Amino acid sequence: MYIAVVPVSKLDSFSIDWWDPKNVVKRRGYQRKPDDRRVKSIAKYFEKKTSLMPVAGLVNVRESGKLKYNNKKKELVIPDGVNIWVVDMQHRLKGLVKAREDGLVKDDFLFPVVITEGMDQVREAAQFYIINTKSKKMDVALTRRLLIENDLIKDISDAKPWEIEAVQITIDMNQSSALRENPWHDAIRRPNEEKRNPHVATEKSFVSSLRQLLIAGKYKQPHQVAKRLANFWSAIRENVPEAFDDPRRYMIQKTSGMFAFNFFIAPLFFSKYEDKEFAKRLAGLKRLKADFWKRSNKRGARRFGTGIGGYSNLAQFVQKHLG
DNA sequence: TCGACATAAACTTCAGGGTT
DNA sequence: AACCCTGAAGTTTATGTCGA
Repeated sequence: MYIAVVPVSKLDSFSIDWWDPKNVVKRRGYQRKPDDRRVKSIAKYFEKKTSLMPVAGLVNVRESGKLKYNNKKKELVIPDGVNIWVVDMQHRLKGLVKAREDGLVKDDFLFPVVITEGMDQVREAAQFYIINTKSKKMDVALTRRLLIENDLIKDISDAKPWEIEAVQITIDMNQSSALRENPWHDAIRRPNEEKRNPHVATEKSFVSSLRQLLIAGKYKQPHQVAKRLANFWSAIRENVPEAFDDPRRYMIQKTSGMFAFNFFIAPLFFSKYEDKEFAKRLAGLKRLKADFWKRSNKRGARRFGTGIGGYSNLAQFVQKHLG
């Protein structure tokens, strides 16, 4: 097994063992046809001059004994006519080749590869299978947060604009000393943070519960929104204080309540009412009583189930009671 | 192509029973 | 009683599907 860097200009000649459904007679490949959109987006990634592609691809030379290492030149020589099969990196490879065609990277741009020798097609396919089933998406919430805090968010290609604000609002709710009286203060577990007793929600879910509120792009100042949201939740607590005393036993600070209020009710309240009206407008919660929110009460908030549909129904039910 | 919703998978909490 | 184990039930997150 070798590890090497290959200049883009040489990548063209690598072979990919495609699956061709029309040609069942010929020996069948195991790779899907590349997804053009992915190829394009990888090529586009190189529009930024600082872009790197540091994760090695995997290729295999099926014949044994063809590879020669030239110690003097420090080069691995693969003779003409020997196929280099791409096992895992076809999209990155195609993307990089396209980037070169588009003039985004120079010919000597280096791409790291791991080269194995002597695996036959089936073992190669098995390797492909392992790579693509065993790997799991990692949770990148921590990284995202670090970048947002340092204003590097523009570097993240897939971050939605509202998420940036949502994270800032969540941080305020959780940590700002000015908002320390709101029910979520110190109750949100930050990414990678050790779980502590006061934690009743994660940053991840709190952030996504703010989507509806922020998606229209109406509210531009995260600190302002955080302040209103803190007032909103304090007003909720004024009306059903028991449900907040022991948050683990009630649904109001669990995903159900969090989504019902943040996702569905807050957007309405924010556009219709002033902060100081919140408590009055939420007075209907008194009628529902804390018991409605008890986890152990199957007839209460629980009956609406989970998932965004359930939370929506719960929110509608609550709103009816608000009158 | 996107959001809404459903479902699956992953993870957490709880309850009951046995053991020390 | 305190502890531990285990399976079940409940909660949250990830993924898939469908229709607008």
